[in-house]
Amino acid sequence: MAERGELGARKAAVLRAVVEEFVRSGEPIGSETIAERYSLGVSSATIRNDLAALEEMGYLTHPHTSAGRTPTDLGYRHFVDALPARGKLRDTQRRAITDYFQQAVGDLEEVLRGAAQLLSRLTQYAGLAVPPSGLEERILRVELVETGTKLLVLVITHHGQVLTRIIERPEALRQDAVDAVARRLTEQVADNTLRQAIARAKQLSRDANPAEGGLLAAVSDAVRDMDEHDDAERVLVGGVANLAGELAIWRAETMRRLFDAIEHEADVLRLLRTATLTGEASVTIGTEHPSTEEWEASVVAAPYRAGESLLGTIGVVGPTRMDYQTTITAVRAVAKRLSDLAEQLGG
Amino acid sequence: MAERGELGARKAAVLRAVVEEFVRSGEPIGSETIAERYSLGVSSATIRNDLAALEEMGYLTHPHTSAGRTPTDLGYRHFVDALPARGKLRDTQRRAITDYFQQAVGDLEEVLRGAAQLLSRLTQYAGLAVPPSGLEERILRVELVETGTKLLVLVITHHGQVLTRIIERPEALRQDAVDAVARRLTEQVADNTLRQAIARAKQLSRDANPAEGGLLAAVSDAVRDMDEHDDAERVLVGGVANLAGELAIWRAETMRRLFDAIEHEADVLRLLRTATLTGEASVTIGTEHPSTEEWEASVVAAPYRAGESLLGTIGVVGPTRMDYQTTITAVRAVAKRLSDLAEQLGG
DNA sequence: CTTGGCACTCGTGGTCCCCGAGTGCTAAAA
DNA sequence: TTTTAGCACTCGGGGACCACGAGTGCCAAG
Repeated sequence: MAERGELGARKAAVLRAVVEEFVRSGEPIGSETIAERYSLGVSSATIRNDLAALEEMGYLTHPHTSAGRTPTDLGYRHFVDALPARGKLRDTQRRAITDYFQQAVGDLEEVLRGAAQLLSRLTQYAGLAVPPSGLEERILRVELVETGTKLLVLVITHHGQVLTRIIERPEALRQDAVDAVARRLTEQVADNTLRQAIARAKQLSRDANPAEGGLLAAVSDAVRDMDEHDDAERVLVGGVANLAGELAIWRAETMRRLFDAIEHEADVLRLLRTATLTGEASVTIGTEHPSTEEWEASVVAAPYRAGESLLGTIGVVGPTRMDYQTTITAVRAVAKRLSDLAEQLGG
Repeated sequence: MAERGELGARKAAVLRAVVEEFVRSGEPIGSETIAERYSLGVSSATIRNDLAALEEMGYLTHPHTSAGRTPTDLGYRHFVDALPARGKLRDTQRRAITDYFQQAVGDLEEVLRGAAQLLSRLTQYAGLAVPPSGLEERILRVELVETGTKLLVLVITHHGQVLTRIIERPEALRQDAVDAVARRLTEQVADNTLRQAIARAKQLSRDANPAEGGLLAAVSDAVRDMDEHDDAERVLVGGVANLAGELAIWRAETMRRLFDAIEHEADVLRLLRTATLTGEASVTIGTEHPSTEEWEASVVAAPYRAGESLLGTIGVVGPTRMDYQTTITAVRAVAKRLSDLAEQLGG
């Protein structure tokens, strides 16, 4: 029995043992150790056979002949897939989450930043958060604020995001004229998405008188700019210090790459997106994805949403040798609370 | 001659040589090397004497007997103080700065974040930026925006900062009533600092009718909250990846501490503050400050300002073994451009 | 004060070797 | 067919040893 795919109960138990022990100790695990600590009712010799079989199947490796086994990415994968669907948080963790969301204030971005830090504290890895793509957010209001020789364009969305751009102030217009434009604009684009608003503003600028038309065109440009430097293109990070500790063991170059990726965001984004797409919590392990391969890391991510619409993603980056059970549960829990909050705002 | 403080021309030249070579190579420098590469017109033996003297005076150390010299923090200090006041940027750097500020858009915080990244690119270390303390910023406008079951409080300052809080929406008030409150509030607190605004809002809430009074009290609380979680308590960071590369050589624990400090901000803030206080560019080297001592790093910082008032600080963290000349010049240049920008906004 | 000469120091890197963890295999037992 | 005990074998890690050479400190002469 147990040829492809299905492993048979004991082999599965052995694999789980290797992963658990290795995650705890960081050192290759030998047959002896498993026999002692896990009551599998068989001798170390039997376990040795299983280990050899598991290695054959690609779930484990050997650093060198006379060392114990370590899980491969495939091994982790099997382990993760076999994890019970709903883990339970430790009390302290549960309380930390509740506390945070009870006293969370500030706009969505601030809350997300805090959530990233919360996750890093809960898991001891680095926390990530992707703000909703302003693009698909519905606009609540547009404001034009004069300051010095410039004009501040504020676009406020239903979920409490505030997008800002600075444009030159057209001298031709007096204060009240600018206010009038802002009001008109709000009426026109309220409840549109950013994408729609751009077109709408363009349209308006053609119909208006020259002076106001110029302003409207400028605002429309500013809004398009918000699109391009979309906030969703930014990943909020918390707890990098935790990684630094973990990473100390890793290679310097690996670390550089990882930090680079986190900062330049594009790679990380692509990863977190998968969670947003599926709508479920997702785990990416080491070589499973070209960019995690580069830095030998795993990413656990889950989307948060308001009602039906997926808003963004939060998650955690850590070493492949990660406590997946706890991490997944924590990420799920935080995503849940975020969703609740977003729901309240979006109403 | 040259007993205390003043070193005499050649000793100073030797010290400079050691610092320069060590910064370049990272390896202890011997008398031979200096004699070869710097035309001091004396033999290596003479330089050996100078080195011994400089060590005696505390400017240099010895990793071990048969190794070359490395600068002490005091040595770096002397070197930095002796640096020409105005260095010149390389063309590529100058252009990078000009380019960045030409296409800089978004609110001040976004610009600062970009500036931190710019600095990290220019120097290859990590860039830091402290946003202006909202506390002393003058308020331009207050907005109340309804979203779902909550109310968004926006405070917009003259320099384009947007502070946000979320409060419960009092059911008693209809849309136009909320707008009215916002308008009244703006009239009352415009041009006040945040600090003054808190008191003012409290005052208003006592005089108003019950329903509006409740709202005003809530807003006042929200504003006080902005004070406490003051944005100035946040340090924006860019280019940590660069440090990771540099730091690879350092100890793991050092690194953890450094990242921790950067994230928890308080320490870094205290450092950057000194620059804000003096109004001039400042350099803090290794053990000169309790927190840099911990992580064996140096910080170069300079304030940016609008007219007379100091707004905030930008700077760079790097290893003590840092290219001070270039770094200082770059930080100064960026601070200058930031000041220009802030001036335009603040007008 | 500078210089060449020279003995001395000491960390680095290479080689050798032992130790032990952990394996894989084989042959007997279940 | 699967499990088990026994055992030879492998190989990395760590200690001991050593030779090399960079760089010093000092001295005596210029």
